Amino acid sequence: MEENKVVTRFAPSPTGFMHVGNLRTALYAWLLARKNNGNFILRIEDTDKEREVPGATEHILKVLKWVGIDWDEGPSVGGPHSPYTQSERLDLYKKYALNLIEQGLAYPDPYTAEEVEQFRRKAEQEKRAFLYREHRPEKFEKWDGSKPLRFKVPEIKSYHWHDVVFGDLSAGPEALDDFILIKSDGYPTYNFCHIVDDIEMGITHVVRGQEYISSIPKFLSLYEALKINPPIFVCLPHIMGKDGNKKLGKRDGAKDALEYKEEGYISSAIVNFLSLLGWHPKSDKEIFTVSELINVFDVQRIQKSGAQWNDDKLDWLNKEHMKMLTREEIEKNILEWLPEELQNPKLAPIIFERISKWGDIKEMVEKGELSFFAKQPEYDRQKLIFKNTLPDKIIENLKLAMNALGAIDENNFSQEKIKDALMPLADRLESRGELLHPVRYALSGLDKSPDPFIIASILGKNETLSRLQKAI
RNA sequence: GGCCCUAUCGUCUAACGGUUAGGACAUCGGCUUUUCAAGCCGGUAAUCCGGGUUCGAUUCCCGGUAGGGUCACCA
Repeated sequence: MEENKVVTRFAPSPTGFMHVGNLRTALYAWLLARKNNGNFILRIEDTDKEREVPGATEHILKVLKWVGIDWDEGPSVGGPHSPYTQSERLDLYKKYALNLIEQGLAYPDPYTAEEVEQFRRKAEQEKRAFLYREHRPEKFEKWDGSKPLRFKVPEIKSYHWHDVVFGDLSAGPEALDDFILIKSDGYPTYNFCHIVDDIEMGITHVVRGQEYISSIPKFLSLYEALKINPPIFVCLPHIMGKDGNKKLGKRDGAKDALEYKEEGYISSAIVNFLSLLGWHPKSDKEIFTVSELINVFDVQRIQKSGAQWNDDKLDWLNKEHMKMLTREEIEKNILEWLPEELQNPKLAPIIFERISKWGDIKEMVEKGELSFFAKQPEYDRQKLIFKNTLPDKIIENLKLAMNALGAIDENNFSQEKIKDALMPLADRLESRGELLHPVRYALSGLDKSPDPFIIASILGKNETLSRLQKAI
């Protein structure tokens, strides 16, 4: 491997579905790697066997594939640091643990879980932060694997370090503690094994959420014990929920990333939106394709404060990405979301104007906003009347419209021709609505609908005349 | 409670000591118009508070306030 090559990773736990917060972390790590022609590694951190959810790993891979985040090393592609699933790397962690024991920097926890819990409660009562090391045994027993193995903090001191996003950070000795390296079930803790793996895999930039900032002194003390230089830290601000100022988590309604797929969002729009949630390019440009994003992405411009999720902006961005599709692609997508009886490509333009994501089509269909294209609508005859126009006048206008439309060649019944036929008639009236409204309503049966010209052109000459006749 | 982080329009953000504090979403108004949608044009709207430093602070420092994170045999 070349010197100085950027290597980042995304290291999710298969403990549930992957939500958009996780996805943004993955995205930033990936953008950082791609921007620098580096490597992006996917690593599955499945050391919590209690909380592991079957199928979660597959789900994570599916989300990443959907948005186009590819990995150079990891599950299903392999790589020089194989395997990429932590439960298959237990020997490695043990090797590191033994090394620490030899140095006198790791020891078995002699207390029962209940005893430790008591220490914790006492600290809480005294309104102090709980520190296990205050109860550290004077003499270390030999570790036989039945007890948790703890790290002995080599030196209780303050730490100062640099974070790419948050700048210079520091924490006092209270942040340091004898954390658990290996649990009594034999699996390592995150605090331990992520560091081992990051070292082994040559990770240069660790990108993760800012909730880890308070743990970094612990990591630093472990790096010191291991005599390894820590990587570059890149902590990301939280994504906040839409209603409160709470960190966006599963409990506060953070959605499964795949739900956005099901709702008909375009993956590049999700990527674009997520990229802007806590990061901003130098220019005022906001609409980016994924490859443009790789070009302009810059970790230095990541925000410090948390950003609130905003569905309106996501929808707007999604629409902008939809507009980048070709006419054929748009038509194809729309037809996919349309039921059998509405499979008509001519509907595409009027639908496209009215949606910001494909899933909106489903809503339009459910609300009956399109059903008049499939069958003659039932409607309230009173509503044919435009404002205070007399009913006789309406009938007369409808007849005029019928005559004008009847004169158009059936094979040439286009929107333009229809407009050319009706507009001169409408212009002669006091208000165009006296003619256009009853025509539109006769064709659609809806208070709100597309204009009568396009409706008529889609319905065709025969159906149009028949509906006008019925109205009369 | 200890420790840590953050603070510009409702929201996402620009500004890296000197700007009429800019852009985007949302909102409001106008144009267009037969209704809706789309489109175009325009408006309202922000530097949390108090001290310093400075000729000059959104910007630097200190204090307050508010919000967030963390204090697991979870990651």
